[in-house]
Amino acid sequence: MLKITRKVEYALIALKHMQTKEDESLTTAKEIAYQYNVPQQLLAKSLQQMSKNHIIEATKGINGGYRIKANLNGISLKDFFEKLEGPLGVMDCYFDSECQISGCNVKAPIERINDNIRKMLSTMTLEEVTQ
Amino acid sequence: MLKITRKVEYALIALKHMQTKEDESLTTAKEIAYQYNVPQQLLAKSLQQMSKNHIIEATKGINGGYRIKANLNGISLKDFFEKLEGPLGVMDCYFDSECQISGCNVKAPIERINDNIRKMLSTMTLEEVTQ
DNA sequence: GATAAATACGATAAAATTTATCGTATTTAT
DNA sequence: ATAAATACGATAAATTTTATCGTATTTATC
Ligand code: FES
Ligand code: FES
Repeated sequence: MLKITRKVEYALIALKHMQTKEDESLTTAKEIAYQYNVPQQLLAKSLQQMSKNHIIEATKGINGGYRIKANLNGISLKDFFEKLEGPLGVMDCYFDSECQISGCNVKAPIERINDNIRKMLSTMTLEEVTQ
Repeated sequence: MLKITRKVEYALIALKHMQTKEDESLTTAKEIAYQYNVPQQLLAKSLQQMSKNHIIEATKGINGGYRIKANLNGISLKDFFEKLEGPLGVMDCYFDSECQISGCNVKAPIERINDNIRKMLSTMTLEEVTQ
């Protein structure tokens, strides 16, 4: 319950790793995978998704790699999570579909919990987490 | 990611349902299961766990059932979740074991996220959710 | 131009977790 | 005794998460 996925953790590890390097240098998926002993292909997917979302930028080709592109202070943790995993809901009822439970009497309360979690995650920035 | 389980939702549904009834009356698992079309045996386990934790009290035997026992205002959502699901951590590294990722560089940041989620859930009470 | 090393990405397999069911024991009012 | 309820361990089914596979594309270097 309330778990952060590996996909997100791998992304955070990569960001934090890149932040400790000089601005100009590129980092490869292989390098990170080796250093933290993490599955490279899976890590690569987190990197690709961050690239798609302009958090980092990718350089292809033989001397390629990734570097941080965005201002991490401008990205809330809520936005970051949603970029990687889609809309953030503690119950799937809101985005995906309607309630599966007929006449569910706790939809509103659960929505309130959800709002509070989202609100909290909106106050934390990526920079704050990776700094 | 960050999902509330059925086990917890069934518990909330049951609490909310019982709150709308007169104080003295008992509610059976069957009654709730039927009304919300929810698997009775599974719901029963949520009820049993709440009973163990003195949130509700159970009466056995042919005219048995459950009724609310605790003051729901005195129970935070954090405590409630932990009574049902054990220690609340967005990553299993803290309670279960050590980090599986060698030299994980985001343990402290993730712990910070975790603290904030727990802090937030400490400010919400069960009463607030079921009222 | 061939090669090597990197990103990109869809498809699939494996593992883990969540959800549900089964079977049986116990309690208690009638 | 019986019926209707809680209690609970064991197991099965379903779903989700995690990991791997295979292939395509890009690009610096020789
Ligand atoms: S089934 Fe949608 S909130 Fe309960
Ligand atoms: S593996 Fe424990 S926080 Fe990263």
